[in-house]
Amino acid sequence: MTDYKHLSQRLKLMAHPERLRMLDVLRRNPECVCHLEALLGRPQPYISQQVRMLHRAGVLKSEKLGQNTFYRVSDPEMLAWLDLVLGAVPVALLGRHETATACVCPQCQREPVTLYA
Amino acid sequence: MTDYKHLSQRLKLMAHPERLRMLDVLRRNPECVCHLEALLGRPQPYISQQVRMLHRAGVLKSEKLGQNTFYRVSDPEMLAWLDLVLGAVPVALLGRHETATACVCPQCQREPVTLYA
DNA sequence: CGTATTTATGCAAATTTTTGCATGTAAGAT
DNA sequence: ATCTTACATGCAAAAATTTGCATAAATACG
Repeated sequence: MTDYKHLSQRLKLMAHPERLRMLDVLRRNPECVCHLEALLGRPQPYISQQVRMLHRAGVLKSEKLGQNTFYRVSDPEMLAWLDLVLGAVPVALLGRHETATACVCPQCQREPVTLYA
Repeated sequence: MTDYKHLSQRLKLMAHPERLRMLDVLRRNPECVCHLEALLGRPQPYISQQVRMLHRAGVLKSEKLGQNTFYRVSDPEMLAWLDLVLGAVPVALLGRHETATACVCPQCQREPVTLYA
């Protein structure tokens, strides 16, 4: 018995242009909210809300580093869906569990941080 | 450059419990509207509307047989997505391009029809 | 032709989602 | 302790989607 309602709820998380873009970023590297703010060009509360939806649904996991909270896609099912829909991430670019990208947002101009070393 | 807006629009078609259920039926066998009405337990105009959305988006193709219109999932991308999300259809059950199921709805009590022979 | 059967369409009400923004909070820096 | 910095939360307005239903259109059939 397939649970269509449950599946559709999870699919809806992905079926949103900004969240899809966010997931595409977060499946590559863990990023903090201010990065996402800069990368997606949206105000911080907006980013936090979308992140929260995904986090509460178990799609994202968070890791606090200094004053920043880094999020990444942790759900294997969602990762598989993203691979099919967006194309698999080239191994060379797969920074998951490795390092966060350098800080590109105007707020925090500092060095790249190593995560999950 | 990934077209997130376009992808999310297509994903939304699937991210709806009734449409997902409908797609799960129509990826196996072509079915007419009155079958779907019986299988999903929803009024005919409701079914027709959802079918129309999917048809206009190029996800379904239609084939008229007698007084019935049979719909099936024709879009390869959508079929691949459905395989991942719902699990692949066992080869034994893969009636696509083969035959329609016997008529199970109260309205039309008649024989199974061969399609795409 | 007239009638029945099957499917399509139009439209408004109801519901859900999205978005913007004001404000709250926690933790580190000075 | 106070002040930033980074992020979270609450809530209501706006927008999009869903749903129900009345009715229309199309086609087969007698």
